[in-house]
Amino acid sequence: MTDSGAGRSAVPPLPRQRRYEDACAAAHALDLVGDRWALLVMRELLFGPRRFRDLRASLPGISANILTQRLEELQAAGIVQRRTLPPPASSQVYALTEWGQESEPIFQALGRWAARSPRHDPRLPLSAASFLMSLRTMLDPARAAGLRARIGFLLGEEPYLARLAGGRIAIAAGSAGPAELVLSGAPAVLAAAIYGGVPLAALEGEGTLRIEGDRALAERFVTLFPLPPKAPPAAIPPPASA
Amino acid sequence: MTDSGAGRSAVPPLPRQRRYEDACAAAHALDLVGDRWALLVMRELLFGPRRFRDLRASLPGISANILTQRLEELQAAGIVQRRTLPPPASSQVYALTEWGQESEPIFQALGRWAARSPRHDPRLPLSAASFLMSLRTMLDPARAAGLRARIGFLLGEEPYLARLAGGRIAIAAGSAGPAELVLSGAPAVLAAAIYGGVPLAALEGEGTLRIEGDRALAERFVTLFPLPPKAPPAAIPPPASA
DNA sequence: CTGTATCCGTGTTGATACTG
DNA sequence: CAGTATCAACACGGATACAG
Repeated sequence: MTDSGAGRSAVPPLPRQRRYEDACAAAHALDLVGDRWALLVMRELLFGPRRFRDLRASLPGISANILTQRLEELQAAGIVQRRTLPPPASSQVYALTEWGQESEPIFQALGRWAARSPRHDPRLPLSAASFLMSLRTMLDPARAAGLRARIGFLLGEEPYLARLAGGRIAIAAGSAGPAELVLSGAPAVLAAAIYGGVPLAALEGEGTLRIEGDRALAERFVTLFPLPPKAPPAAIPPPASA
Repeated sequence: MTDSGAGRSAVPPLPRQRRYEDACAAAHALDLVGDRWALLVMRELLFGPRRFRDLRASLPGISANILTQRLEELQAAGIVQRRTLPPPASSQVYALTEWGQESEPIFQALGRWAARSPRHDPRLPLSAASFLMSLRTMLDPARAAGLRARIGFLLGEEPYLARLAGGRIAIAAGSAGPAELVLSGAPAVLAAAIYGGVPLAALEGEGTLRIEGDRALAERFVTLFPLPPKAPPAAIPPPASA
């Protein structure tokens, strides 16, 4: 017989790992990547492989054991794979599988929606991957229409190259080829210019941002990513509890 | 600061509610709706307000206290609002706010991605909202091109109406106006026909599905929602652990 | 009848220290 | 530097008792 029903304290034969029992594909997605930190780990891998320590550094507050656990689970699910770099380095890196890479629209949907949150605080730390993903997400095709440009970013140590064309933006790691403009600084500083409306000159004056090349292009670039209006804070704040 | 030595068990000065400290909007989204069950509660509200007991019934495994907690948090965030129905019923219902309703692309992105999961089991229970959302998500515009039809669904007790036109599908609660076809049955049965490839005749024979109206339309309808190919199970299964 | 609050068992999360 | 082990705290889930 099935044990179900009576047994309540003696028999835990189904250690069902706290998953939803739901055929809905979205629910299944949460079974796969709904654990704390899982999606943020994936986010950090969207622009290329990363080492364990890079992931730790980009994810403020994650602890080593949790990161290990998430990476194992993501590997078991076929979302992440571990690779060993060639002998000179021979270090391990984690990379998204092809399917894992296809999770990008999830981040765009989440980001586009949460950008309207009244509680969103854009002044918190920001990783390079988050910043670059935000560009892909928030670019306004209308404002970028007719603009064709190559813009380099130096985020900490890592170079990236964005190509604007046809109202769209493509971003890849590395600095392949020449760029009309190169912006250097911490992701949070770039974000302050693009989303916070802080004048480029102010950031440059502080020495936190460096602009090389076409300054006019820089001024236009930071206007291409408009934020949506905030949603109303809370229609009816709950009485007086939590 | 250095926590060294001193017992901090007495002081909970940082009730940081286990949130990410990250300016990334996607991370903020997870702060808002990343708790267990939160997104599934929202999913159940996507097609209209629901009562507490409806939510409980549609969410297999959620307990009452957790549902209460999630509903409060979602209200506090401005995603859900509680309404009181007019006197005859005067019961409370929960509904998405306008901003909450805009979360729909999140479910589509999650669902579209997870549909490729090797582990996805489509034979689990399925709520009406999940089923209807899957239609919106998986409709193939090319296959639906040139098809103009009104199709009613009777899922349990609740009527819904889908309008196909221009390669798109619109679905709303209720049964406004006439339909060429009405399909009645449990969401899981409809899903078996559309995604499981089970012949309509077989389901009708079992008495689990009822087809009224244009049978040829029904046969075509179930072919409009192709599933994507599965992703490879796991490139390199981890050594020998779980 | 609808929804909320409390107790408690259990598993997961997260911080620290430790090993390869 | 990568990853594991140990342990404390908390979140979840179940049952039940309580409030509107």
